[in-house]
Amino acid sequence: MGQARAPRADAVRNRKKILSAAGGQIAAHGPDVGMEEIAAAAGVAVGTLYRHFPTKTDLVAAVVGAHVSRVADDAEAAVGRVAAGARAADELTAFLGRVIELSVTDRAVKAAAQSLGAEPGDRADEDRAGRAVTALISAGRQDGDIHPDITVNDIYLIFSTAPIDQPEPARARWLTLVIPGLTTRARQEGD
Amino acid sequence: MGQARAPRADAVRNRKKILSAAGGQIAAHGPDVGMEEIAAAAGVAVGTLYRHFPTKTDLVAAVVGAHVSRVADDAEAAVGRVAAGARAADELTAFLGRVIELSVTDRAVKAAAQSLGAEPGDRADEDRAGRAVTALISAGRQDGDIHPDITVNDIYLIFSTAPIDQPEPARARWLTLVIPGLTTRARQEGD
DNA sequence: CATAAAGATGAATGCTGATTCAGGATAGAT
DNA sequence: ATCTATCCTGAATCAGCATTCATCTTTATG
Repeated sequence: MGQARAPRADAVRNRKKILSAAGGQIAAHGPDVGMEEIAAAAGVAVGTLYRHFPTKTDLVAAVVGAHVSRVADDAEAAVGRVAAGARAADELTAFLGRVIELSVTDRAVKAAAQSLGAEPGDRADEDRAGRAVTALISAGRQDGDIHPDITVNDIYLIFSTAPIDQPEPARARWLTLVIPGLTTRARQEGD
Repeated sequence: MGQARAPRADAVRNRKKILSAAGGQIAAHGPDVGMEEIAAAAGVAVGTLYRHFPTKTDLVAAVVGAHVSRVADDAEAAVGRVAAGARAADELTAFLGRVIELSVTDRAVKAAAQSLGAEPGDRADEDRAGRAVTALISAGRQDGDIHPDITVNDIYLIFSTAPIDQPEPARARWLTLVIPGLTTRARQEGD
């Protein structure tokens, strides 16, 4: 196969602007924003969107992918902290809280993800996140803090239900209500 | 105000057919089914839908309302059972499970409800359900089974996050993970 | 610079789906 | 049986949106 010609500088620039604008628009108005609006936000014409992403689904997938990548980074950082002595259960809880906030910022990323069904996506990032969370779980289990039968899938399950549409007091409360199911301890009065 | 003329018999009949068909279609294909499809399922022309419900939103709202009414009935039945000696915490848990299944059957009712924002709806049924759940909670608290700071809102919050799109093993698992946050006991090995 | 290839533009197209409304059918009162 | 207020029908209208494409620009190569 012949070496693919290097992309032009402006094309690279535009691709970034589009990705960023799409992220912003989807965050602000949900995955149903029009392509025209995304294009406008990116300071580009619709046609350009299509040059970079053959279809709207592809664009949304790219945005979701970026989000997944960010989550993976966060999870790996948490693992690093545990290696450095932090308590795994605490890191996991904090991670959950952060991911929720991230998802709120990137509002509707969840909806967007769902609107894609089980599309490909950069499987690599998903795996990266999965491995990190698994590490967190087994470390927590070792400490006796995390319920022995909890798996990554449970974490995914819980996450996929986070109330990102709810206003803030609710999201924190939700986390409080959900954590006991993952740990070995019942909720205390002070929670 | 003059007494409103009684509606014609066929109009009453059609309204029922429409409501039922709309429920079925929404359950089967989500709240995005076309009005034409609902009309077809009801054996009626589109125009008729509009005679009964000025807008699609109104129709969906009516369907959601019916669902809420059913949930309220279920909750009241649970309260009755508690009065007859059943353990409140168990009834509450079972109720949660049933509502999830109900929501799965009436699939996308949740999505439909969300697509309405905080629309009016038959406030009466909502209150009815609220009162029943409150009764269940305080009874459970009395028994010392339900965490003292749990409120109806917590129940709503949890519910609004039920993973009704997930296939069955997941829904049951979710319930298992979520219950400990409501009760005073940590999860046991056998859960 | 001159030129070709790559990229950008945005009006036009096509589709989907809600909503309307002029005309035809019915229920039910007299 | 007649009559009219209700109710129904469904083709037509309208609007929103993704996607296309003929045409114009810009980049980068020699």
